[in-house]
Amino acid sequence: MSEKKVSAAVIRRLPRYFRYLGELLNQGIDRISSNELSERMGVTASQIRQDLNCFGGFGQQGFGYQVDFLYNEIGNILGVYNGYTVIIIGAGNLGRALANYRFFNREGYKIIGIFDNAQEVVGETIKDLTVLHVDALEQFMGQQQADIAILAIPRDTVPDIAEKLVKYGIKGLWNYSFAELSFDEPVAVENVHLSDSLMTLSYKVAQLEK
Amino acid sequence: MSEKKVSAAVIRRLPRYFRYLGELLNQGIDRISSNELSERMGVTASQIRQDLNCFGGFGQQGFGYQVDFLYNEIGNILGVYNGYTVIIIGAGNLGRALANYRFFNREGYKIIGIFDNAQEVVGETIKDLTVLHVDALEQFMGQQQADIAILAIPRDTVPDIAEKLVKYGIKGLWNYSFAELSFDEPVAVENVHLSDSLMTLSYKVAQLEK
DNA sequence: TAGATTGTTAATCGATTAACAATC
DNA sequence: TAGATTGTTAATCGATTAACAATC
Repeated sequence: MSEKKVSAAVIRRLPRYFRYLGELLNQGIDRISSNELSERMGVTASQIRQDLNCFGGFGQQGFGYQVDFLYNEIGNILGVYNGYTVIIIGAGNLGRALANYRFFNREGYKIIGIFDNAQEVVGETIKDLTVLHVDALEQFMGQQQADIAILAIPRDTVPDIAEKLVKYGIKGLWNYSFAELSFDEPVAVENVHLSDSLMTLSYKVAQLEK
Repeated sequence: MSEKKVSAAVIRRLPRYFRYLGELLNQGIDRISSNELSERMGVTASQIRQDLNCFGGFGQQGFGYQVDFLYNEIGNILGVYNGYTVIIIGAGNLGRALANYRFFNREGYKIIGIFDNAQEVVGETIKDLTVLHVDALEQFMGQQQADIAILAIPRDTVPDIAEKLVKYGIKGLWNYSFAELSFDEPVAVENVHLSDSLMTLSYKVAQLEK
């Protein structure tokens, strides 16, 4: 295994390549050079070749890259085809929005459960799934293998639930709350701070006005 | 003006400082050294001092930083107190979730309009706001100054609407779609690619299994 | 084969970290 | 004043870009 420890910067660019290649596929383009892709994406061809070669030689000299092949390879690297199962913790507005997020179905992610702690929400049906009480999590996790949990609950409720999920064997946490998470166990965590993104935008807007 | 062109890496860290300082305020801590903050945040004290000094000397030698003062300064830099007005384009699940996102009210952002193109949604009330038809955007923008527009609509509808919004004088676009935006006019754009975040998580999960 | 474009090494650039003089 | 900690310069590290030999 040529595990050279790929930098986070490279990893974060992979989904973008994946998107652009998917787009090319839709357009019926079956072959592309790093140079043409670089023009479309607004990055350097050098960076594209460097990035890809962290994982292997996916191109052919003198020819370029086969779009469908490269698309699939990047999808594999990202684990898009691993059929990861997803549960949503929190059936509020955000949880519902994510439950209906089409990306999950378009790619290989499958939502298999939605949980909430409010009695008036438990029993409701969202996207063919009956909302369960969070207290049912342990039992649920004993019966089904959920790989990823989306944390769409208020900050103060997160640490407790997150710890339980890890205990029950969750592999990844997609955290939409402000809570900072860290565990002794090997768990993948990805934080989505929408407010950070908004404030970054806000900064850019403020800059325009100067 | 000491406009030294602050790097994007620094800008993206500011919201995180802002969050941590807000937390310290809540805890009643009124003074902190770069060293202690670095331990809490898991970054180097050097980086904190370097970052802050891109904007000015906010500390006191031998003493540290006054938490409330620094919090406010960073808020100012980020434009959090500029009272930016926000409109939401798209009253689907995501638009509704964002309409109810408490961060807006907690900080100085004010949602003043929600728009959709579906007749069955227009007229509905979300968060005290009546959903308007997107065709009413021009008139609306003629009467009120909306600073930021949230694009929570399908990709193919984005370019057209975005162009109009820019024409009507929008200053910032918070783009949740896959559409890639670019304009001749000076407009701030911040893209939120939730799917990129999910795939990054997916990659990390896949790594655990090796 | 000649032309094109990759894979990869080397050069550059920028960002992070370390060190320390300034100063509260 | 002495001690502490900043602001800032210098050193290091890593990431990006450029160049080119390998090869399809």
